[in-house]
Amino acid sequence: MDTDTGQAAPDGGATYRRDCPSRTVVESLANKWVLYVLGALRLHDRPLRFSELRRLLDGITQKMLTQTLRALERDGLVHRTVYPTVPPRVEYGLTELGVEAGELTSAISAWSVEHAQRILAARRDFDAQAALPPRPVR
Amino acid sequence: MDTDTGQAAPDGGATYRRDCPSRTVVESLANKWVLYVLGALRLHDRPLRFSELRRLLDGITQKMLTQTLRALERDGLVHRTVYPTVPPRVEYGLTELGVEAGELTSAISAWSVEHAQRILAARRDFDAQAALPPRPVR
DNA sequence: CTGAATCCGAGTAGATACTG
DNA sequence: CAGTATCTACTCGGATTCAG
Repeated sequence: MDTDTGQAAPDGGATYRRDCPSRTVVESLANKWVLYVLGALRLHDRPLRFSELRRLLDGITQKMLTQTLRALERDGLVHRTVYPTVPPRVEYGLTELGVEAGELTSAISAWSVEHAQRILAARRDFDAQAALPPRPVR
Repeated sequence: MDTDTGQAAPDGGATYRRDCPSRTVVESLANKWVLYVLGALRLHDRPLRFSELRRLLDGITQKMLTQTLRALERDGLVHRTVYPTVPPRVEYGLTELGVEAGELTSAISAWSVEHAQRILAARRDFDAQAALPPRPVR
């Protein structure tokens, strides 16, 4: 991945250089909870409360949700709004950038759903092949 | 993420259920090395040798490359061709499914490159804000 | 050249308890 | 409600070594 960021690859862009800044962006996106959070926010198309997200994202711990939301906020993909009521009410919404990112990650999710059965089948085949022949005699 | 896989969410698809099979697919894609490998194969648009990939993916260890390729092969996204020459020659190419997945992951990469500077700036701002006010008096 | 196998440290995720 | 703070368990990833 070469960029226009002053770290362009010397080979014309064919390699993925370790020190390319965009790598840090890719790698912050390459995270399941990030995908799910962006997906949930985009799907509902409105800011969601912390507890709503936690309920929506089956299996996430509050720690991971906090951590994921902080990272997204830091990257400018999510904005955090605190309503100083009691009890506290905090909403998370997508920024402009976050909407864009959410479209990409949603595409991944949608594709995964669409092809899940085929991929699951491929895994079964692969595992069956690997399990059977310690060396198929002749 | 609800699916047509027999694990549809009971709430009409608004939640991301823990036991949805598509989750395992999303989560195999949500991996930086997977993104890079798919990206490299798609970018070059031809099967690549193990050593080519290793050179292209700056910073990847042989272990992670092997592991990533195995996982992709298992999922049916990459096919592995061994030429029984000496020394061995092994090529990895995208399957039909892999090409599709590669288009999605490439979109992520391209977007990341495109917006890297903006996101990096957002991070600097966020970190500066976090560092400064232990509590802004008044 | 293309791996497999090991060892090991660092970082990550989960569970739990506590706070404004 | 929306977190923070620990503590632990564990997995991941890197380095190294060996083999077909």
